[in-house]
Amino acid sequence: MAKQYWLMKSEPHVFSLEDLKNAPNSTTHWDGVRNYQARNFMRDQMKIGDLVLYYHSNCDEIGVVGVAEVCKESYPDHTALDPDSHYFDPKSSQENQRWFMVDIKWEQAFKRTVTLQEMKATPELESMRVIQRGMRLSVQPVEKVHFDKVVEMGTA
DNA sequence: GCCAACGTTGGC
DNA sequence: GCCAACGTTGGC
Repeated sequence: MAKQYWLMKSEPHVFSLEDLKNAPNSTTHWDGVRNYQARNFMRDQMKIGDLVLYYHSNCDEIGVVGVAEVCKESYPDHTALDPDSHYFDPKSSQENQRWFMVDIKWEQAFKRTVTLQEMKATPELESMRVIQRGMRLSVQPVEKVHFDKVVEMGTA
């Protein structure tokens, strides 16, 4: 299958791109997703080698800050089974796993943040999901042309 | 901190 | 299966 492109949101005060870079092997498991659409993308479609726009939300400088790569395909999100976890879901169980995650690896940090504002103002990105009003999905597919454009803006 | 938009839950 | 109530997301 051809390489696919994604956008994943993270609150930088929880886990920033910098945190990803500094993690062991610059890799982390993307736990805590509790939305079915986002889960389905991770569980059913994400493949090793797919590239991810890393997006910072809920912060001073909102936007895409760099790129990560999918390095492990989906497997159960263990935090759903941990009663002490913020992400615990009593309806998930060992036998009937409800939530899944992938691993991603740091790939590059942009020279500068490609802000949401800027993306909204870029005609080529007009149909990008992330800039649509009320778009809350934290894992979403991105078209290659949009991916390339955002990378170009961030690295120019 | 506010609040609009959205997703989920649960009573009926 | 509808829909009101509630909780969450996330830009501002």
